[in-house]
Amino acid sequence: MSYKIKSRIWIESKNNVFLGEGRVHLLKAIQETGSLSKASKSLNISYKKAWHLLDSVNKSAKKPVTINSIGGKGGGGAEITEYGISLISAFDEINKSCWVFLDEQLKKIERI
Amino acid sequence: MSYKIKSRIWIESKNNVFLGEGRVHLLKAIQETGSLSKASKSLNISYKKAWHLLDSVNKSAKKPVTINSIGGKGGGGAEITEYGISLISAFDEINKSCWVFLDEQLKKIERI
DNA sequence: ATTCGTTATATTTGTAAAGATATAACGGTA
DNA sequence: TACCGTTATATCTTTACAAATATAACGAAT
Repeated sequence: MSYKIKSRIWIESKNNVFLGEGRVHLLKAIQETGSLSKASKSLNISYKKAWHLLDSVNKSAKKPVTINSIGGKGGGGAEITEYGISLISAFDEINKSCWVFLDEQLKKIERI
Repeated sequence: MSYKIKSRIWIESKNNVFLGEGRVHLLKAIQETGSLSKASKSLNISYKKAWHLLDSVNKSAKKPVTINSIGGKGGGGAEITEYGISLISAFDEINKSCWVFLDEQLKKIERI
């Protein structure tokens, strides 16, 4: 039976979590559904939790990651900015390359 | 204000956690104190939690990581094996190299 | 035989995170 | 104006996990 190495990475800004796997999942779901409430349903998390996650992302970000609108056609919605799209793909890249890196490093354990 | 990238790595065996930062901290404390109860006190965690952590390590490991003795001189104690010492240093190496790797990767976010 | 400080384990208690619920505000549309 | 589905927010409830507590078993030393 061989070992598996797992990881969890996140980015902090001023001691607050800015981006992590959960937040990136949420951003992707917003991108697909066009609204925070639909995104929360698709991820099976409460709206409240989703809202807090998104709020923390936008508060830590240097530029807006989503544009949220209240009222109007369809009641409103949330839209990912270009900046947000870039963040998602950069985070995914880092995460995937980290997995590759760690799989290689795991050999240090396996050869003991 | 710049970003910090953080990580948490762990090694699983058969869907159980084998080694992680908490478990490695515990092993180091056992190495220093010679007993599980003293180690748990030095880490400010309950004996119960420490015992479960150590138990999971030894159950997942291919060879014993500690030798635990009940009763006898001083009431007993726990001792790290040579194999355990090797695991600790290998894990630390992987963890540190992961930090270096991720700090470099963070530039992908910062230059957006 | 008694004492000692452990390991080992079960049971109870406390607490912080998650979830559920409720409601206000909003701004297009009809 | 009334309606709609959304964002935004507060408050209450639940629940999972951590912590505290209690106790048995152990074996060397005295």
